[in-house]
Amino acid sequence: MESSDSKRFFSMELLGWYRKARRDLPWRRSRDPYHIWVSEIMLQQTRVDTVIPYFNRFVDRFPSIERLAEAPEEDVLKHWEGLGYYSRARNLQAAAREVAEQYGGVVPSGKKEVSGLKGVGPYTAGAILSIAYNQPEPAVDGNVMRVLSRYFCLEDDIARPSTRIGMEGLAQELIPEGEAADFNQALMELGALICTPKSPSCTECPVTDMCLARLQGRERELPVKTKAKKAKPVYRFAALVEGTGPHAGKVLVRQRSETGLLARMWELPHIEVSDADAWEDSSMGKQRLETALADDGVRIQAKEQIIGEAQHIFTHLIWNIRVLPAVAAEEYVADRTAYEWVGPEQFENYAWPNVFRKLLTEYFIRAMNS
DNA sequence: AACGCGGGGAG
DNA sequence: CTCCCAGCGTT
Repeated sequence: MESSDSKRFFSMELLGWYRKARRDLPWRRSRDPYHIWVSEIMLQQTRVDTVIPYFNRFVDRFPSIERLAEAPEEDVLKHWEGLGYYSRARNLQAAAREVAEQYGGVVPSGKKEVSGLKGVGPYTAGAILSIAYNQPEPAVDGNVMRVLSRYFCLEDDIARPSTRIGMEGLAQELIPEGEAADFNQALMELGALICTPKSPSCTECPVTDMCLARLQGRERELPVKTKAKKAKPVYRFAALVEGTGPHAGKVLVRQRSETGLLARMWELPHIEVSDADAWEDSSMGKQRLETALADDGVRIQAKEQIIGEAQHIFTHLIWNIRVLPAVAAEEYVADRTAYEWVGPEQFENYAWPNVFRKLLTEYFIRAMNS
């Protein structure tokens, strides 16, 4: 069998399958390039089911590029809360401002222009150009690499950038004339619904008859991907500083730095200790917390008692956090803008990483019941 | 090329 | 537990 026949079969069968099997997703209800763009950013490393409610809230609150461009950055971040990879939100708004100023508020349809937008890489550029503008550009993500690896029995390591480059060439060849939008989505839809990572549903697959991996019984061995290394545990103490007087019923929180991990999100003030042994010593935690906050101009008195514990898991890091109670000293000042008092009424106005949302919610509920 | 960056669902 | 998801930016 000629390879070109195999390719034609793949493209035609896949497209036919997609016309019937495509899911009704919010961003498929129009070809509004802005909606396509927002959805593609949200879908980076994030499942469809997770994205749907975020997408609906986001386009409801920011219905146009202009409205997104003019919104307060805090507001954008708030609508991203819980979705992860927060630089996506910051980059999306920066890019929206660029589109508003440079391109008259219209998502550009040129490859160079789209690729130049912040947060838009090779995959997202291809997705926007093909889905919104039906241009024959490949959009190669994890789904596509898995599908192509299996169908063509390709053993290249998909963790390597060079493999993605090669797949882009192949994926572009496969696009039927004038069908870029549906075909690219069909490829990803197959990867998401049928050609899944662990146990592909080959009996329901429209291209199973010519899938080389399937014919060799090797579909579960592909794609080849080198492993990432294990996440490293770190240990931290957080202070739950209860306010008094004008701050009664409130808790002291602070905003994280402009860049890096969880940029600009809010947290309980906390410090990192050297290892698991140090984490067992809450009297040291108390001392370290008081000293560290004093360095920030915040005078507090902590206790050794542990009133909360939580874990936050990142790809590369695991935070283990123990919470110690504290009160602000008489001469508490802290004119640092990073620190604020927050009560249950203001809680939802701040963007929290899940771990601090959990700890604070627990605290406020306990406080309310006592 | 390697690493940092979140959170959640599936097996 | 592990894997991995409609990846990108930085170094």
